[in-house]
Amino acid sequence: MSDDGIPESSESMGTDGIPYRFEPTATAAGLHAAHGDLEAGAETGIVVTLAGRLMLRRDQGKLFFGVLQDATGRVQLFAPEKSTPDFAGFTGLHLGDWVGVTGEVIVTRRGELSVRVGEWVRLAAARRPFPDKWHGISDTDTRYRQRYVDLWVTDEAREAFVLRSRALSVMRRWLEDRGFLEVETPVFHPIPGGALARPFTTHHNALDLDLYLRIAPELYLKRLTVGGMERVFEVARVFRNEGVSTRHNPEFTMLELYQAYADYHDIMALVEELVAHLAETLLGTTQLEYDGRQLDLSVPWRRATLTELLAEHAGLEIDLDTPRDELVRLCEERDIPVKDHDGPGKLIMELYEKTTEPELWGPVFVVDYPKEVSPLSRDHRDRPGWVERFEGIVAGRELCNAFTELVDPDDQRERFEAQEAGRAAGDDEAMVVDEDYLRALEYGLPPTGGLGIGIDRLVMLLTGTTAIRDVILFPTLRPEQGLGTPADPGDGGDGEGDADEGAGS
RNA sequence: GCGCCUCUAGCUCAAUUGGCAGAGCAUCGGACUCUUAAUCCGCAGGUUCUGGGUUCGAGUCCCAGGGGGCGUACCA
Repeated sequence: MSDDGIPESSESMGTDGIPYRFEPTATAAGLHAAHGDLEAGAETGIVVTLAGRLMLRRDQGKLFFGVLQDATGRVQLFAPEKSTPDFAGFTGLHLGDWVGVTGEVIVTRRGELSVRVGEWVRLAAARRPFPDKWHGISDTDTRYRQRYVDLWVTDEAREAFVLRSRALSVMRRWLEDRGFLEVETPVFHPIPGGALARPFTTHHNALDLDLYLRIAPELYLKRLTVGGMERVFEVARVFRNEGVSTRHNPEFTMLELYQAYADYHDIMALVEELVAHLAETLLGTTQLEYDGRQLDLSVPWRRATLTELLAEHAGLEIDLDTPRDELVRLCEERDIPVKDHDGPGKLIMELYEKTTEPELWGPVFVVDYPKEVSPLSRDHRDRPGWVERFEGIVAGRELCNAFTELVDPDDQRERFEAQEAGRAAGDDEAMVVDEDYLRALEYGLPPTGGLGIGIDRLVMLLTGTTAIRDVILFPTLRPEQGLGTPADPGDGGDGEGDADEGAGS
């Protein structure tokens, strides 16, 4: 390997003409940053090595212009016949081919920053033609299925995923700076818990055990708080067996965190500071425009109780002591179906979700929820029948759900049993009793504040996208027709054949 | 799940009331020493999503199925 990155030894060149490694010394964005102010016709004497895909080609006969795109952006390649090795081979490159180039940084007579091709090597052939160089891919389905193409031809897509990565990085740093420890808890749950949702099921052959993919990491994280990890968080992929939409993917990412000795007021402060910090760091401002509307994320966010908002937006002056008949009447007036076992708390929630939640834009913390619909939250210190729970509504969407955690094992058992009763009555999203979690609580959970933030929705906010599939690299889709499907992976024997060669090294 | 819309060349899109399936880009061949989605000439490229039906004749109309989008429901 020579200094300029072009392999010169046959040892490192494959028989197919493709080298085994390559070493770029510069990037497209780096060149523009370093040399963007040069005048037309400039020659720098600086030799750099770039790698990327050839995304545009302009063949002038004895002079060839190409546009090389790498992970950072695009830069022009300038290739005169008389100075370019194997000029015919170079001009024969296809759109989409990967190529490594070494040459001097220059500016053309027309003022375009370029690399004059000195040495070059093809790093991969694009056997399939790339999409229209101007229109790209318009079919969203193709974009999601062939993200490896989409990332090259749709700038906004690539930018959104770069921002997503940076957002997670900034978030982790911010939490670690505050003493939070990142942990990993099981994805396989023998008992689904921590949220109200339908789980996916799977099966472990050797243990002959039915398992659920987690719908939330909550109960495991609180076990860790019992275990003395005072501040923990997990960036958790969770799975819910529900429909897909512009706001829902069956697997999505939640940030959950638990802070010992904190209550939900502390968590509210944490959320608004974290989100404002992310916007400030990644976008340089807390004043966003989303879906054509303004959004001010600056601290502090408004705090209003659910009952206050019901009065404000729907004119409904109701509370848990409002006669049930009255609540039922209000629901029926609004075409909300009422079940026999629905208590006043459930009915108030239904009225809120129907009349008030769609009106909210935020950011606003909706504070204090009925105990009846909150099986893991601690009783409100002042309001009987209510719990210390809040949701953050931002850009009209639920961004987070948080509460002062329920710490009393006896109370928790009663809540679980109430959920079981609901399950018996036909609610297949209701929780089941988790005896081990109760045992953990019996060892003592200190006062704790907990939080779950939908990361995908947060990233949508930061990237200004309105479809969750635009922030998930490979969203859940039906398998493509006509590509062939693998043999049924289930029931594949007992695995003792040891035929797998994956996860090597 | 339900409702509405949609599917034509590798990509982006045309095709009159039902009347010979087309263009640009990409590919292939040719011209061109400062292009910027380069330009120009030429070749090739099709199960019009699938299967039925109506018709002398279907990309177009009807029925069923499939893929996708949007809305709605469940939900974060």
